[in-house]
Amino acid sequence: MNNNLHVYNTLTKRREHFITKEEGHVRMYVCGPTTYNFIHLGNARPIVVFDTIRRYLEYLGYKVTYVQNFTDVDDKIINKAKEEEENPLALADKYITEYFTDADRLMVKRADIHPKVSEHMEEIINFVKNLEKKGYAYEVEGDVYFSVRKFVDYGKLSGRSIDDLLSGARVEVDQRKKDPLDFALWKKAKSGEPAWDSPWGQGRPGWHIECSAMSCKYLGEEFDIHGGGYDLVFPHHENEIAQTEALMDAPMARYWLHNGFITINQEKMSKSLGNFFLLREIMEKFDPMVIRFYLLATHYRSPLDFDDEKLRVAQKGLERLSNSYSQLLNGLKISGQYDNGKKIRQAAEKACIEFQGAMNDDFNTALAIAVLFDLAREVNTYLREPQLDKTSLGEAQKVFDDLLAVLGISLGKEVNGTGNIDGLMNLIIILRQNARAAKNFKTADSIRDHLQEIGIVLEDGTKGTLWKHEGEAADLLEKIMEVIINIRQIARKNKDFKTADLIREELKNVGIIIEDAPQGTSWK
RNA sequence: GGCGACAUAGCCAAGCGGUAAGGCAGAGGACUGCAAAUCCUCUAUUCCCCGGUUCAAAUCCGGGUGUCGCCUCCA
Repeated sequence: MNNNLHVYNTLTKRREHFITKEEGHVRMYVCGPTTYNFIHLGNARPIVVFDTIRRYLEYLGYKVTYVQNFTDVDDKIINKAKEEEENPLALADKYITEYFTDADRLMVKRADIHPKVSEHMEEIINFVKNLEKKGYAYEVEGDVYFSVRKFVDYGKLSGRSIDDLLSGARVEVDQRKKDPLDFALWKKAKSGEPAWDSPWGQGRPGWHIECSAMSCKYLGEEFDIHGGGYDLVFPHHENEIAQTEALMDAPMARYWLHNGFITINQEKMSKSLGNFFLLREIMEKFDPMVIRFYLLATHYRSPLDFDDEKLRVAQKGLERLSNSYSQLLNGLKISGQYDNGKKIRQAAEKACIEFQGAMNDDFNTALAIAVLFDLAREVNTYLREPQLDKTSLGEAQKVFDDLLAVLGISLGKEVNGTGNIDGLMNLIIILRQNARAAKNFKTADSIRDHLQEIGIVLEDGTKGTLWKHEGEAADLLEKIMEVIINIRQIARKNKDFKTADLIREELKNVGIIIEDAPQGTSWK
């Protein structure tokens, strides 16, 4: 495939031309979470980043095989399960479900395969067995270790030598190991812990082996992209490389991509520091799209500092795009055939080219978003024209849609259903009550008639006015809004600004903003 | 102690040898019954500091300073 994509490879510490092993097909593996809690914002970054990378590769026309694992057998899970007196695997499963709830809201596409450790014991055991057979692993009393010194390239990813690592060792060394840096491939079971049968007795896998075994199973040797957070470079990915390449005598992956950290006051957000924010806590205050936008507004390898203010800024930025887009859709409705659209068509084409240029440069989403802002300005400018060309505007919309889809950002109006409808109906009823009080029965009846047309029946009783709805509820909110805007239009025409402003104020209270423009009134 | 990354306007943030994107905030103007949205203009002679290479450096090299990360579980 002919592309101009360059990616930064942690392995070579350089930006390299991206060439897949197999023409037109990207095989990628991303380290997923250990599921013993809801995910936090730090977990969300790689999820969103690599989802975006995947989307861009697909946009370029690649077939992408995307594998993201779940670590569901692990010390932390076992401990948490003990605390909560639950079965460890059930607990892990529960948080896998919760993971999808969060990831879905962030518009993260499902991986093609989401392998779990617990379902790949056979592969893992075979992997370890073969390493043992090749002399890279040894057993000590039911534990199996990888012999680091046997793998000559050890340290090539994290850029350090075994001796560097030894001098910096901060952990107590298990004396049974041949070398302090040797790491566990298989751990002997302690009583009460989940365990599986193996040639070395009851036990469970070490941390790193799962990714080697599962990536090997689903992607084979030398797959194209291996991704994860920067903190996985050492020891996790270093050890994966050692295990995999020792066994296969082939490179594990061609490109190693690592995202930078989320920080709080410039300090890494992490579970061990306790300064983390659960994604769903943040989603209570901010729309998931705002969070995604915020995550993508900085290049993925840079650190990203988090606080509410930064999300508010992201929200403002996203609103700018959102305003532009919904006004584009409005403009499309009243557009026709005119020949004044050249400039907007050029802008759309330029945006497309520049967007690709940005993404081709190691997935520079920050720049790509700037391109979107430029397009939005061009669109906004064009929208002020008295006549709008449907074809040109349509092209702009297509570009908007395509590029936003790559970033995984949706700008659709979010409708909350019944809550809003109740509020709106209350408003209409008050307005109508006012009209009736002023003996303006013509207006009052007109409101009732209009509501009748959309299937809403008003009943005036001694305790006030009740309403009920019959028939199709699909576009109810839109239809009600039409009626309200209509009422307000009439009020404005009659210079009854008090009523018009009251309507605007009340709508604001239920979260709807009215905008008067020369081409008519719109809402969001 | 070992290894590594980063330092750009009030804030966030692109930039990868050719003369400082974009967003937010702010100022002024246009539009408007008001408001919002939108449009136009302005806001870094300069990119932490000091040297060097080059016709040309925010970008490359050397030395400082500061911040952060990894070396233990972590995305």
